Amino acid sequence: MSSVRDSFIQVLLDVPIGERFDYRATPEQAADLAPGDWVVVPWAQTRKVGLVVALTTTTDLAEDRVRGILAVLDDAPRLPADWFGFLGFVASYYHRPLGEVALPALPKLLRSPPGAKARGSVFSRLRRRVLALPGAGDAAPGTPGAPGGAAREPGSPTSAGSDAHLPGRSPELNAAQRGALAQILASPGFEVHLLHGVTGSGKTEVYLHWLATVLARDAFTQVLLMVPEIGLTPQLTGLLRARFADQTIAVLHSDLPDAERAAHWLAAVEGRARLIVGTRLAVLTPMPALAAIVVDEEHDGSYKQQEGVRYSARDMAVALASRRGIPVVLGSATPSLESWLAAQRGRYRLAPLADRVHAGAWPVLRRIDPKRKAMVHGLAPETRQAIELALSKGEQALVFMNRRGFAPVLTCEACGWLSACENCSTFRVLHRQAATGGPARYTLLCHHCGAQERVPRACPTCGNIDLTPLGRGTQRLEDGLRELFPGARIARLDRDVARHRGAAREVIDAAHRGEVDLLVGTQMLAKGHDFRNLSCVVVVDADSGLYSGDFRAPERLFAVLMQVAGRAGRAGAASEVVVQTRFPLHPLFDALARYDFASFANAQLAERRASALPPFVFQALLRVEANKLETALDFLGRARAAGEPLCAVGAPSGGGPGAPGAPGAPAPVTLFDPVPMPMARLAGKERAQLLLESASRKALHAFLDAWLPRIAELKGAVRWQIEVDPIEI
DNA sequence: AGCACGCCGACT
DNA sequence: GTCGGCGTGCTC
Repeated sequence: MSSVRDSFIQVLLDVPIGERFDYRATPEQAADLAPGDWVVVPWAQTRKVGLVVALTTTTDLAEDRVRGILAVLDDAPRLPADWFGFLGFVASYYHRPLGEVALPALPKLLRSPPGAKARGSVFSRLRRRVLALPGAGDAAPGTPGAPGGAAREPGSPTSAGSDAHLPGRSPELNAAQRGALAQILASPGFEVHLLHGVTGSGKTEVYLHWLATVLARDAFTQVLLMVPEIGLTPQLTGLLRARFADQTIAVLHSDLPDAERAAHWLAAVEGRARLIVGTRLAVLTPMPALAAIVVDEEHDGSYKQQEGVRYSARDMAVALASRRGIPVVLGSATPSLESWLAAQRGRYRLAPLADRVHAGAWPVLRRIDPKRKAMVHGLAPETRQAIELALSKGEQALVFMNRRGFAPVLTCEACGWLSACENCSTFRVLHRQAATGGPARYTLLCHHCGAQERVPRACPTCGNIDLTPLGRGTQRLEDGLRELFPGARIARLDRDVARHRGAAREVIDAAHRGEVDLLVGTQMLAKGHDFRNLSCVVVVDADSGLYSGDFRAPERLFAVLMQVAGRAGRAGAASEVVVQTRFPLHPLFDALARYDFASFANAQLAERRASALPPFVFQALLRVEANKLETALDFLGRARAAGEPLCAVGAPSGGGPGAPGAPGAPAPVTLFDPVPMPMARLAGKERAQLLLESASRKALHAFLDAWLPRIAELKGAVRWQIEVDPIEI
């Protein structure tokens, strides 16, 4: 095909087609190039940054279709072969082209082709940057950041936001913590430790001691600390800054300004940063001297990427540790059932931390079955009394509701009109705009596609002027609380509040200073803040997690209830958690009342096993998006037909979840019927999906390997993608 | 995924 | 008579 003297390079690009793309290199270019180098290449009408994975002297392409590279980014770090090895695993596990995994793992700033003026100097400028750590005193989460130059010396002493544990030298460990640490330190190589301990049991201390020990071994070793979100836990960065004052710390998360993120990333890649702390994307960063990984709150849903390559950063952290032959610690008060089962089977090692270190007893759990007519503003009489009691003692209360906005839907009682979203199969939520001065303004907002409209003056179908908000969100709840407790200082925290820069921190800090009596809000309030004077936590509506169509809903409910309960009683005084539920006898609450995760988890696992659900089976989802639902379903139908002959031993596809494979057949794969997605219409597109299942992970992946190329051959005006290990179905 | 090319409705 | 809708096809 080509003569011997030609030089070609194989390049990874961020495109959803093909694996590698061949380009021509001049002999001079080729002499200096090696796998791991960065190049700029022409792509159709445009230019892209690509990564070199191989140099060859031949190409399968017709010579006249091979184009030359435009530039070599010779100042860029040459990415190591074992990083490509790991990303190759990620790509094959999620059945995506390597380039589609590798390029999004680079910071955006470095992924876009450099303009003519900036050529070559980008990397050296980034290398000179001082790495700033977000933390107490800095701008709020999501803020485009302190001005680039105002970087703070790593390790400079600044007071952390919370006074709960003053950063500084490490406190002594108790017996349980020492036992856990000893277990982790005894790992000679790869091993997964599941550090199970309730809020306040001192997991963080175990992590920090371990990471400090590993870092002390030599001057090169790197360690990775993964957290669900950095924005809301400035205490953590403050603590790290104080504890690892003599180490360079890289912080990696998507809210950082582009240049800052690139500078931190580069420090991690080049080994200058020893401690890397980051969100899920950190696991895809090349870290040449990595020796230890911690995944904090390993059950947290934000470790799952929900667009592009839908990877689980927790699972990939385990895979990375395995490839590197290093230990990994997964920590949680409420581990995922996947991890819990692995620990029970001995694949992971459990390291239990039994007691709360700082605080006294757990809050007492009360279950209130709300009788409709006694409810005022969504609160039962007992609930109102509980709040009143806390306030009268000068203590704080927290009211938790998982629905933001004023009311979930607006309706016309005359004709039954509902505020449906025109792009999505859902309702637009009535929101009150933050009133600055004038009268409150209301809008209808779709929580799925973001579309927003003014509230119609009259019903669009019948002209009735009287439109009624139906149900209750945090804004309306806040109104109700102000009416019920006129003397209390009330603050709300949810995504709408947090959107304004600094606002979330302000609420949290005010609560810490004791300037708030009553906090209202969503999940956001559950994460990591210790309010020392908090003695009453109210969960307004727990029922959506009990009997939802999603088999993982109880698992999530238990985790969030455990977490909110952990907010109360940390000062050691008597406290209570009030849960309003129409199912007070549900066994989930029995386990919760004892704060007994193990018995909850074991009961859940028994149910999952009985109904053949994960983690006892492995799943994948084929998702299709089209302009018409019919088109999407038709495509799935043809995909399924193409897959049926590939299933092991004529496993009868279709049927319900119980549909068994042929008896004795080796690990068949079951293909279910194509169905519209729960949110069938989203942002103007119709979506449908097809579930695949197998008791064998290996069989599932082998099937996908054979099946996906056939799907690619199918015609149809659709967009499709496969998702491995989906968490929402 | 972008992005261009290519045939059919409502506007200056 | 044009602007522009998105179906279809291509990118080393």
